[in-house]
Amino acid sequence: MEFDFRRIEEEYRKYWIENEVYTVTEDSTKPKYYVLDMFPYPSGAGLHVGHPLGYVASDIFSRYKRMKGFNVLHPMGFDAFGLPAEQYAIETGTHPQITTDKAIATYKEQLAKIGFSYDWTREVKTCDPDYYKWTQWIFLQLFDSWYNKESNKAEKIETLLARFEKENRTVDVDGQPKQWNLLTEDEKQMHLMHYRLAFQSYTEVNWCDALGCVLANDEVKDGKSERGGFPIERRKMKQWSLRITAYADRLLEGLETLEWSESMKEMQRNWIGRSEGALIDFKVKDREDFIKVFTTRADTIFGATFLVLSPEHELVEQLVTAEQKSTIDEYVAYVKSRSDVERQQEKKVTGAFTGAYALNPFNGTSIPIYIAEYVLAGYGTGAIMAVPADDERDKKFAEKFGLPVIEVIDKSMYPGATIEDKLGKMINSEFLNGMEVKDAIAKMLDEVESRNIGSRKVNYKLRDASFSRQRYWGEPIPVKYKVVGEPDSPLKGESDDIPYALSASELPLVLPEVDSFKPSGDGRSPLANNADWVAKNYETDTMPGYAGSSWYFLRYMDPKNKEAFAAKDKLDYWQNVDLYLGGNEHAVGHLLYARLWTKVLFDLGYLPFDEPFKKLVNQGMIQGVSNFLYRIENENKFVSSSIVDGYLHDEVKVDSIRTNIEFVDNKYELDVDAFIKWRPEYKDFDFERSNGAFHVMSVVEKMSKSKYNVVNPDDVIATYGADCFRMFEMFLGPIEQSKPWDDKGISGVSSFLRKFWRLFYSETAWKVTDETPTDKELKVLHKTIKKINEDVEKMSFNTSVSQFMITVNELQDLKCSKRAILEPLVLCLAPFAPFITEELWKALGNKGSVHKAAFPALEEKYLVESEFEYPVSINGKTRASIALPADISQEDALAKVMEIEMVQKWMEGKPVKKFVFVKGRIVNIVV
RNA sequence: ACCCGGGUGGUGGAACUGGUAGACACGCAGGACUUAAAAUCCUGUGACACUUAAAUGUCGUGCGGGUUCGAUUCCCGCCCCGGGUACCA
Repeated sequence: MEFDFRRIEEEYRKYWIENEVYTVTEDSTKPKYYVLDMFPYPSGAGLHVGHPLGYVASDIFSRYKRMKGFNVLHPMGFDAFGLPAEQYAIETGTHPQITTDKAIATYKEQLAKIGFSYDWTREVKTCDPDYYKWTQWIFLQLFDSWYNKESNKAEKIETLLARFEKENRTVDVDGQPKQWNLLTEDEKQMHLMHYRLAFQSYTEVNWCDALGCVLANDEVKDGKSERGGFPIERRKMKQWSLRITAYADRLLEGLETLEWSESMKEMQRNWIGRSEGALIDFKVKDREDFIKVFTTRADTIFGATFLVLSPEHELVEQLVTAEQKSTIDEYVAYVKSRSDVERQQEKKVTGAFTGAYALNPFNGTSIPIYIAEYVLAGYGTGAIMAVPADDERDKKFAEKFGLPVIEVIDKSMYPGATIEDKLGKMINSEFLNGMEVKDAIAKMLDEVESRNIGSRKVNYKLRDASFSRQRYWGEPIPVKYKVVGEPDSPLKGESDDIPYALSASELPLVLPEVDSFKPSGDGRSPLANNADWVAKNYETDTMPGYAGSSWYFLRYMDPKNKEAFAAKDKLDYWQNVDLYLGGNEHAVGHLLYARLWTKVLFDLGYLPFDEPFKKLVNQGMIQGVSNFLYRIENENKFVSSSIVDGYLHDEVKVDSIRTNIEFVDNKYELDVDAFIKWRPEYKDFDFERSNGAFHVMSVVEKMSKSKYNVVNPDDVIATYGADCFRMFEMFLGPIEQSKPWDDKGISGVSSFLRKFWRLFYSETAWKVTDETPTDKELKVLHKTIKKINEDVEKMSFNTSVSQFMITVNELQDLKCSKRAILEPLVLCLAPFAPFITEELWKALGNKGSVHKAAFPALEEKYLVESEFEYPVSINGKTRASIALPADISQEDALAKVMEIEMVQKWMEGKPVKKFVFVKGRIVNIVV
């Protein structure tokens, strides 16, 4: 009987749905396991073979865990708000909802074909009002909370209000001190904004004129928008932000508890960028001003020979002396003329002297004050004390401007230590002399504080996260403005309204219809085009893309709940995600925000855990293989790649023209007619072939529609079947590695599946027998069970597939078609190839789905070897081998080994100097 | 520049805690079956040397050193590739 995967796949897809095989409910008798894929943004292009790589891996793992007795939550949904659908809407007028629904339908159809075990009854879509009602609700919690540094957690804003009232605290209102109880309601609200976790403020944002939108820092690359590469300018706008900086330390500490790759943790650590140091005040000579600098190396202060301020520093204008004024103005103008890209690319040493001097707070030395663009306004205090002896950039600056260098650290006892290493003994540093750097730093921090010239300070690179988008296709921010119209409100700008949260009962605040999806143009979102919306004084900004994805893993636990984002008992049962699979491009965006939201909800008592994803695995990318034709430049001629070398000389220039990979077979031969049909402009070209064939050359690059190198899983499945597709994706290599899609190897997996099938069926009939298996056959089976167990646990799926191939080859050699061997094998293979195993499981006479059966138990007794074939080495080189009993003693082994003819030959009559015997491994004789 | 990965046959890749390097698969070559093709099956396949053959030897996991009876694995120095971050005081 033929292995008819088309019939089988169709039958069991239906069977699984009708019998709700993958529907999961809370079951307190079983341990839970939560396996999650990063949900996709459903793009109009559909899935290519790279997308399901992680999904296949997590599906195998989920199925395996289920068979091991776990109650597995394995859901899927869609990150459905976002820019591409909106861009498309702007261009075509099609409502993003329509585009999105269509794309989701395509995705679901494609996913179904691959045979995933998702519980689709738990599907979530972030653009669904029943879902984003709770995204909005969580926003209200953020708005209604502050971070209490004493308890080190978020608390309800009422606790802060109660404090202010009780203490009648004096607060700053427009630069004037004022007692809390004398403040107006509006002033109180304005002040609370400085504490709320979701807050509004005037911030410099990355304004992108082309997108009509503000972008988050991580959406900006090299001064251009990540999407589209449009220019970005800095602009002050009233924006919603999340106070993620309050959580910097906890986000950092939490990493220690997680099973994430070191590189992933490192990226988050770098992003948070914690550095411990001190703020130190330098008095300006002959003036009352102080310059505050941030330094991590207070110990080197005696080597500080100048200060450097950022050109934007507020004191620059006041400090500059009359004779230096023109120099400074010129330099500031120069810096302004340089784009961010230029500043990053060419790191020229530039700067200018202000003419002013500052006094070293420890010894009163007078040191010059410079400005330079290498000091950033946005980090620390925008001012540094420069120690050219112990900092590379300061050193270069000192060299260029002829400034003195005072050595303060003797590194002579640390050969090889670089200038960056915090190693050495202090010199020329008064009371620090002779101390180790580490001790000197600690001592100095104490001194700075006790002498009252500064304070300890922890600095972070992490900035608060912008939460406003001037976009249509996102969650409306559930806030209403009360028009107060006070002329001197602390929030100055085009509007002086005060935002008030909607009550939870008013949610969801449903995204209204608009006439145009274009931004209003004045910096507000398309919602400003809806008169009704504006009349109700609703916020016109919407939430950013990461809002819905920051908590979706919680909604899967209880997706239809109308009373809460998820019921407490369900949260208690499922807890956090045990295994999270996704691409590493979300290292600092999504993963950091999801951790933040989890911690806030935990602090407020809504969650029983404060880290969302215990274990994280990043699947690699599957790249595409693009194909190109060689074209002789300025001639209407293409040359087959196999003979192009003949043209590669100086007089002839060869160009490459991209072709769609559809027209190329797996021997890199181009279907010229199909190519010409696709690109008629080349129909009159000459195609120079070799031996009648026209070959193309190939390049590995990102798989993308625009590169015409996309392989659609639907096509692969139509040709080879879903089981084959799944196993081939795994067979390609380790899950975390990036690799090009190359379907040359797929025939190996395909023939494996047919070989497996033929253990059960001859050409005409069922051939499985009830004979008792031999020890040899049982050993093959249990060896397989053991290997699959080990491999799946460490997610080494490529080696699992190899093992299945080995097993089938061995059983074929043994001509084994015994039920006692094949039935457990079907179970082992079920997580990998869910269709064929379901069919064979039924054919073996079993009721119910194979995917609800238990994974076969390993019986070690079948694996015990009575003998081992030892390799015998002389002086470390393998020269012979000998079979010895497993329990042989070293002495007996030596005696046996010495009998071997080859051993005698290689020893050349020399005496045994040492005999190494590693049980079950190797024998080595040293002569 | 720094941080994290990685470098193994013609190709994708395998190798437990230091213990027979190259599993498994592709490709290639030869053979069987077939009118033929597909499918299937069998044999060989790291390089070099030697040999009629069986066999055998030398080299070989990016490069150079080291530790060890023994190194793809551990240590030191260097080269290259991929990813991330970047004038962060």
